[in-house]
Amino acid sequence: MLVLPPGTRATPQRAAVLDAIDAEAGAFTAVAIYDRARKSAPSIGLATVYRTLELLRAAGSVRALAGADGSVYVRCHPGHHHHLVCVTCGSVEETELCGAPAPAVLRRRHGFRAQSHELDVYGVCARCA
Amino acid sequence: MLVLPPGTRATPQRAAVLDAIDAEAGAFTAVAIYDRARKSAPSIGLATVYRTLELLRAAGSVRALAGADGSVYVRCHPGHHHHLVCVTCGSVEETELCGAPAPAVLRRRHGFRAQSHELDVYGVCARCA
DNA sequence: ATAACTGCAAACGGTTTGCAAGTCT
DNA sequence: AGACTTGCAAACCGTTTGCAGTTAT
Repeated sequence: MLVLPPGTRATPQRAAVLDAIDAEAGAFTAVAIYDRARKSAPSIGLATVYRTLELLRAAGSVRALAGADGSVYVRCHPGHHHHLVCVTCGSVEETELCGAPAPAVLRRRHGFRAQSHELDVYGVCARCA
Repeated sequence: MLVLPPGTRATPQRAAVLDAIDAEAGAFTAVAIYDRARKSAPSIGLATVYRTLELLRAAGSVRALAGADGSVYVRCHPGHHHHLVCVTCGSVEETELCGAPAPAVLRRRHGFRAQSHELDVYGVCARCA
């Protein structure tokens, strides 16, 4: 169950967006959320969907999928994780598996002070295989 | 030195784009290449820059940076590697270090058949630190 | 000769913004 | 009451495309 960040107001439109995201299986687009949210909030505008997505993104509940053209979003559960993107059905799974280069190694080898990283794996999910 | 993929024609405009990319330190935008290329090919159009970038991208010589909004490109040298993106100066370094989850583990743990992955590390480069 | 390539300008898709009206607290 | 939120429409930005003319091979 997705919730709004603290300090923001509860409105029917935002509730509709949260419900729509909850109803999505894996990756989704802003327009898909818009279409779904319109069923419970018929007058909602696309701009409100984007504004709510930005709210959730800032709170870490949602992320724009790296590698895509920026138009695909995924729900993010708390904690460090990466995404397994199915190239067949488009579903997205989270995995806690992560083997990104250790900061210490990057530091020694490249003098680079790592702060964060993004990792997405593309392949075929269990259901599609 | 960047080269055109085989089967494509050599034109002054494309040469200008290749030179412009060679002259870039790290990450760059299409417009940055456009501006630089115009010095040697003043009549070049932005569309030609995009068409040449697409040519190079298909050949694996260039990649759109994951995580960015799709408007930032980096040169890619052959072979498997990832990018170290400096959040201070925007420079991009390649590293052969890679610890993405092993396909066998993903298969066992998630039933997911991994094909490829993208990994970008964000932090502060040696020069900026 | 002819297929590939170019510049231009218009179209595109996703996203953001200004604003006046409406609504949560 | 007052700040926050909304819908609308227009603006925006990076990118792509159709087309008529040009050029590399």
